[in-house]
Amino acid sequence: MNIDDIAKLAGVSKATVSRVLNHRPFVREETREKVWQVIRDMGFSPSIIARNLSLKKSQCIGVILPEIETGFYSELLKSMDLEATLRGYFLLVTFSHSARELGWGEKFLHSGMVEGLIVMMPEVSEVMIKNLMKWGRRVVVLNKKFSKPFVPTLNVDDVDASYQLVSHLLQHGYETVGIVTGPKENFDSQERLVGYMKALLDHGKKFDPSLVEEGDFTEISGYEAVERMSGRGKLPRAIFFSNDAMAMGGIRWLEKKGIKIPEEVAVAGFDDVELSKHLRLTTVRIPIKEMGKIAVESVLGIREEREIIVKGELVIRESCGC
Amino acid sequence: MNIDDIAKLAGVSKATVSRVLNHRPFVREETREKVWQVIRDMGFSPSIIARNLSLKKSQCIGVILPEIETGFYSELLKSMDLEATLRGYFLLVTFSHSARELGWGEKFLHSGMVEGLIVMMPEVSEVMIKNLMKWGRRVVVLNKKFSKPFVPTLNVDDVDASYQLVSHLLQHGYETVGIVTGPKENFDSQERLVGYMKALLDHGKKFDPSLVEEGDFTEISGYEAVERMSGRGKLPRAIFFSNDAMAMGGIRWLEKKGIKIPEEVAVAGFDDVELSKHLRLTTVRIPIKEMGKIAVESVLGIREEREIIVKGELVIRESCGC
DNA sequence: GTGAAAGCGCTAACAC
DNA sequence: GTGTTAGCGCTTTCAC
Repeated sequence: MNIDDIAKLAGVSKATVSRVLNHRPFVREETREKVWQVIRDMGFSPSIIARNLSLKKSQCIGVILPEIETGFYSELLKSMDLEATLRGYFLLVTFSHSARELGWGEKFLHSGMVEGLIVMMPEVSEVMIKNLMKWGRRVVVLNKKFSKPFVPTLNVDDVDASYQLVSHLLQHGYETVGIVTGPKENFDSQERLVGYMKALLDHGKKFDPSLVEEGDFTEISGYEAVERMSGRGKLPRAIFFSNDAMAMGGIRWLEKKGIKIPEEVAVAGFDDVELSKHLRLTTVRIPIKEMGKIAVESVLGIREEREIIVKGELVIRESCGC
Repeated sequence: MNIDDIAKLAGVSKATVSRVLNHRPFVREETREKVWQVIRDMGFSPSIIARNLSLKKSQCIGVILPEIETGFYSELLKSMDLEATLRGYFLLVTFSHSARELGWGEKFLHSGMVEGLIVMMPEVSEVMIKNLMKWGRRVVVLNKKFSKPFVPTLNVDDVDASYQLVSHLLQHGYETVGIVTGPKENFDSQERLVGYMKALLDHGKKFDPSLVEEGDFTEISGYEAVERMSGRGKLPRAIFFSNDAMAMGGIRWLEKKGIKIPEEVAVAGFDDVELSKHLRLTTVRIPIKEMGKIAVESVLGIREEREIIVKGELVIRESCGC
């Protein structure tokens, strides 16, 4: 069953059926109604493939996902899906491994299967991106900073986000603010530490190494970090955990010791995961929904900026007592 | 640049170019070489869209992802990507929300954008699936059991997997084996508990409720569960945690108390996440790679079975002392 | 071996 | 308003 069959059954030409299908004007109301009737009766749905060939588009956006998954990228993918679907686009997804091994660039970009490509691979190199760009399609890179802006990128300002959060704590008047960092070698962790130090500096506090503990982003490590901090003397008046999971571990330890939050120790996290709302945890939210939307808009050429940086958003709840 | 241009440049007809592109026989070797030469020189890549229209296929498999993501589905998606790519297919991905709200069934299935659909939504209903099936494309449902097999499904045998694991511990001679379950209302958790009880029964042990603790699949909950277990008396000789995260929490607690693993308490988990290897944790692996492969084969009609059930795989490491 | 020509199912000028 | 027709870029049958 194709557009010709419908045309015959409705007693019109296929041009008219096409007009009706695409809600174009210049069709008499009664003709339109008759055509719809036949379309409904026949349960007809036009072939997207033929339509795409005719229009020379694919309605597909390619997405390359990183090999290792933290949940962050699933969320991002979800918000991209929402935006893409709203705009009538499909998401063609693959993982970086397949992308590299199996000539994704050639297969997808050059052959016209996708109109643009969103790349989410922290380990991507400038050369790889340039290789992908040579097919003449739009490419957008997420969560990766290059020294020169040769391709549109979209990043989160981690330094600013942790600066906002720690400043908030300091402005509230807390004398001592400790930090539980992620692994030393982790880039995000480093940026969050920088934001913390910058905030201290700007508020006339001096950096106290005894208020810094290293964790590994797991719940347990937050638990143990606070325990160590406490073992070294008095706990700081407020603790900034470099992610929510560690904050949760920290809260468990504090609660177990009967230490009141936020009356005795204020607590803040980073990420705003689902659970944080229930725990009333003050934290910073990465605007994932916004990022997905921006990525899609950017790959579709609706946005033109070279380097897009989104700010984290302070989420103030009871755990910081502010 | 299209197939006609290449044909002209190579001084042949487009039929010949098509034969060369598709590695068909009946082309003189020197003609073939000349055509390839032009294709390479021009950096030509045929339009997949046109090819698909001509062949009446789309080379796309649709995948519906669940709204909530546990990491399991990302892994599954990754293995499906691998298999699909190997078979020359693309994965068109969307999330259940978009799928429902925006008429995915009609848009994707009926319009011919995808040749089949893999559905991963734990909350999917029989009616929804039947609705999707009416477009005449193959549909495969993962991780969902229906009372009647009206659609091909692919599931993990959780009961069997935990049975295997607990049997292994019992066969090793451990007198008492405790369990830390997931949330009571969780279906997977229930199945794992059933496997545990079945193993006890088959090995002539009686079920001791004091050796059962409930967790919530988080690391901390495993930690606390063992603590509670210990508070109630002597710890069992071996503990089966219903997932690896809880096992890790349990291990942290035991190590902190200086209890030797596996000499004093043997430990086993479930899932075989990345970290488990490093911790030398005995566990059960869900064959995600195999599942992804099967799902793709099934949706492409390479497999015909109605109900596919895959078995978990015992991964024996040092933590169980066997 | 190779080429001409007829589709695949749709869109969009252009004519009426 | 509606129909005719020429593509979109490829595959494939059938002559030669």
